Amino acid sequence: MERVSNLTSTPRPAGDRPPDDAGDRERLLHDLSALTLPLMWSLRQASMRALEPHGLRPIQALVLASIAQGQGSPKTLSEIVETAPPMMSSLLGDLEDRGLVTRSPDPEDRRRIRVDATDAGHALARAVDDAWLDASRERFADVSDDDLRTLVDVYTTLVRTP
Amino acid sequence: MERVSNLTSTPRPAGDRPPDDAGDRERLLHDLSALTLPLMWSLRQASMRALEPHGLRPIQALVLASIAQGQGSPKTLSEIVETAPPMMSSLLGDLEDRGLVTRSPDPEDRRRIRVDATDAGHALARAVDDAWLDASRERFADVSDDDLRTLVDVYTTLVRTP
DNA sequence: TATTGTTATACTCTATAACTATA
DNA sequence: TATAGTTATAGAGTATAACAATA
Repeated sequence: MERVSNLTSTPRPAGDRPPDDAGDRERLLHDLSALTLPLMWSLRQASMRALEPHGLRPIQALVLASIAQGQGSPKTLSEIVETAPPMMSSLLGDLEDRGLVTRSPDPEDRRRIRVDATDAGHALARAVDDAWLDASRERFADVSDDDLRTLVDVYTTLVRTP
Repeated sequence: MERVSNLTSTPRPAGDRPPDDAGDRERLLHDLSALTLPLMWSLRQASMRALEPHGLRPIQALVLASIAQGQGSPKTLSEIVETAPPMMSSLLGDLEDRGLVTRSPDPEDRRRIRVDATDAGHALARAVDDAWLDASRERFADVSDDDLRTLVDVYTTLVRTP
């Protein structure tokens, strides 16, 4: 269970030109950089597999989760997932058609739309959370508690400052 | 520079129902799970931004990198990026049209195709590596060396065993 | 005039099935 | 017959521009 913890040796990441004369940190960044794209892709594939039984794609799951947590308008949501407003409109239309969210005009500023999760939407968001947690449990089975904590700490700063 | 290192406090990840009665590891997994999907998405967006000047999408960059490292046939490549053979065929066609790779039948088994990177392909792969390394340098600016090493160690095991 | 959101359009990506060629 | 790869087709996802409504 502690297999990958606290190694000080340098693992060979992707097999291309190691910068021999670079500093320690620069070497780490190089290795990390080479691993990040494959990791992103494998995470994407894994998430699509985990979400498919629930009929959601990654971006839909992200949007639904944000709505379930109370994040409101289409504009806010499109900024969160870094996508253009028209796509958010179509995403929300899909979620609304499936009875997962509602759209209603904001009384204070009637240009603005309030988006809320329905009971079914909250239930699906929870189900997706559980499914993804199961996948994570399996994925990180060989990672030590200390390393998990480091990942949580680093990720927290990364998603906060994109 | 050591800002996010070795915290033992529990950061609040996404703001949904913390499992108070769960074990320590289970709580870590929950937090990590809640962060992983947003992280994947933000990595995807960042990679698209970094690759766009080079006219590549993430999957194209992954395939080109694999080819530049000597990974050979369409079948192998489609397994690496977890995609169906027809899509790899179309991807390789695009890369070939742009003069980045060549396709030639394998003399030993003429059903099999050898895919190789051209000089331009190798050059572009290097340029992409550099661009992505720059992005990583910025992204991880606030992460300590120790934490970087942990990330490299964990990622290495994760991409090896999907 | 500026902002929020939607509709319209075209383009790209991806998956499935049918087909060709070699073993 | 089984395998490697391509072509064909259809469907889903995404981006850009034009539009409608409110402030």
